[in-house]
Amino acid sequence: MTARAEATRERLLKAAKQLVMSKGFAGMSIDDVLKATDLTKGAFFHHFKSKADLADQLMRWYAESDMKMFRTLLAEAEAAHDDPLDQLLKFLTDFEAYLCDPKHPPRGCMYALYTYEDDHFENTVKDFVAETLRTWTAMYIRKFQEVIDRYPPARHVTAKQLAEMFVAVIEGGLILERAHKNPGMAARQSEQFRSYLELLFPSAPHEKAA
Amino acid sequence: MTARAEATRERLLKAAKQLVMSKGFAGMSIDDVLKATDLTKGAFFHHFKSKADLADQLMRWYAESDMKMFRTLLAEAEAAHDDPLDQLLKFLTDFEAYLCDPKHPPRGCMYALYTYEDDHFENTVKDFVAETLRTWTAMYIRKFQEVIDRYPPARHVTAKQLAEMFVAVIEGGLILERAHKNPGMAARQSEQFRSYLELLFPSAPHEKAA
DNA sequence: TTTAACATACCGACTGGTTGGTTTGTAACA
DNA sequence: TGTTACAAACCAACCAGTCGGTATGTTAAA
Repeated sequence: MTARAEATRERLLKAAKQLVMSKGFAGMSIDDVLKATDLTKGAFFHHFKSKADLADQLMRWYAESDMKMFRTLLAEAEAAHDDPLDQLLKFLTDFEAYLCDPKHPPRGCMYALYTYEDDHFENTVKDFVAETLRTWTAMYIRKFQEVIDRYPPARHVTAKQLAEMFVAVIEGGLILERAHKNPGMAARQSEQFRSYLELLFPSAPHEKAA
Repeated sequence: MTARAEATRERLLKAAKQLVMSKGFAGMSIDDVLKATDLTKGAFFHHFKSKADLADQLMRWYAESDMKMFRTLLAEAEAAHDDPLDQLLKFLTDFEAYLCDPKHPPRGCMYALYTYEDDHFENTVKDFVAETLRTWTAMYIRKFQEVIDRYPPARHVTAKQLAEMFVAVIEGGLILERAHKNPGMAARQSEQFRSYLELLFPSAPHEKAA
């Protein structure tokens, strides 16, 4: 694949992402993508063998950049602090900043979107979404486990419960954000989640810093 | 409208609800609905003047039964306890039971679904969804305010923040439930939320009962 | 009480536009 | 010169929506 071809592919994916985010996958036609990119059927079917293939590649493309972002944020947080809870809290605040950054306005989560259009996707795609969410959750589980191991939580709670709650809170926040056209709602959910964490781990250093 | 006509209308709405929940609105064709109901175009367009009109009526129909359920659960909780926090906690556990009840398997939330298909709906529909979510949230705000007024929260928190977090947590839980085909994940989110509440309001009677 | 007049509730063939997808052609590059 | 990367015309299937028709009431005048 030449550089020019790769650029064309990205143009298609980028336009498709935007369209999918606002109309859903079934609601977006291939012609929509072509109109948005000034390309033609020939170009589209050169890069994707079908619309279902676009769904697949789009999700993988999205997940890749998404996971990269999370891994970067987490790596930065781990570099900045020794304490696992400090790392986690920095990760959360950094993520909140990302959520509020108007530079990333295609608001919403494509996993959620695919999940709500279930029937249109092949099992391979659905499994990939589930798998990606699992990987994402697993990342947090590890970190939460470190925190729990070091600090006794004020109530019994498992790392998995906290990890899943964080994912849920963000997904839900993004829905509210869209429904109310009110950017920042997802970030505010993350804040509340941090508040929960601080109550759960009162003996941790963040209290002393305050 | 005769009883028979009303029955037909409900058949159409019910089938549409199920189909929308699994394929999204754009992904569902009118023919899909007709196949599911063994009715014809004539019947459909007698009851709905267009597919957009179906979207509108379907959402209103859904919201009505949805709100009725919530109001009932809340009224029962208020009848069972005097203390606002006890009422809230009972409401949450009852709601969790509802979420886990296999009798309600069209899992997911239609507000979320519509929200992720934005562009296909008229503003009246989108506004209605936002308005319904606001009403829903307002119900919780009132209750949380009563709790906050009576018990000093362990951390500064507003009723609105808690109300929105609960909605977010449920919406997010439903997404996870769908993605992982794991019923009960939404209920588990509600449990975690309760755990947060119990940390926030440690002076409340639920601790003494335990 | 019959029956004519009308309304409601539904049927199903049909239409024009849109859909995802194919095929053929061509320009540029390797 | 062969292959890649795209263009453009094309197609069958499907889409939402229309329309002429029928069957089943309901009302009310004769």
